[in-house]
Amino acid sequence: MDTELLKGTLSLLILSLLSRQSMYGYEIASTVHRDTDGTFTWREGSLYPNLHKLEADGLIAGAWEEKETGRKRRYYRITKEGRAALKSKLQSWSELCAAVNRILEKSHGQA
Amino acid sequence: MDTELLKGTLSLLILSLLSRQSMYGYEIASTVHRDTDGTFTWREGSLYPNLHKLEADGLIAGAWEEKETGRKRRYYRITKEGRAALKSKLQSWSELCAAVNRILEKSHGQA
DNA sequence: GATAATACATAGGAATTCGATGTATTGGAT
DNA sequence: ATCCAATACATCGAATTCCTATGTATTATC
Repeated sequence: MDTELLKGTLSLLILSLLSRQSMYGYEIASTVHRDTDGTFTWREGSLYPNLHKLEADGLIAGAWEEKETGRKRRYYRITKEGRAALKSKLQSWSELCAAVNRILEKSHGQA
Repeated sequence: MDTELLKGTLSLLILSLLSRQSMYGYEIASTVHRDTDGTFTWREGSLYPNLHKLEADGLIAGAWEEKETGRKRRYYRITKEGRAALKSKLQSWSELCAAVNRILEKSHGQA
């Protein structure tokens, strides 16, 4: 399996969020923070380099947009390659969960 | 939450296995490999340094045992501190799963 | 007797994430 | 009107984790 996933929930969640709608960096971070009740609190030092890497890999595409207010944001959308990568990462994630839980269940009574 | 867990399923699973019975390194690796149908294939370069670290942190304790055959193995048992750490890691793991799945469900139909 | 499997170990490197720091704009409070 | 918090982007260096490669030695199998 893709061992990258052992650490890489960040890419998985970014791709998952963008598969629904385009978002900009700060929005992604605050959405994840809110929706997980603070379980995930990505710092800028984690988020932006990861976005740049995903873009360099062609999984997402960014474009600057200037609102009427003057605030500039970089909106990201998922690419075709990104959707394929997401599908594969979803598969890896569920395999990882299943494997871990299988071990845990054998040792304890719970999942 | 303990962000270490994003990557650290290794320590979690080692502690979980040892909470049932004492085991030696090679046995841990092959057990996990077998029980997860090959999803996890830890290499020596991952396993042994991790065992050493867990021992240095006082979460497990190792002792050499020489079988009648002459083969020497280092058996590890979980310590009291190890059990406390395991409890905390189990909690973190279930939080992580819940948080990830909550995001995934919002974006797709599945978990 | 040779080879594969068992059983341990470490060194070096690749990849990921965090902490710290920096710049600039916008909105609200005093 | 001015200050401060929040927004919005960015990068550098450090810490951590894990893998590849390599090494040693013993036991079992052919």
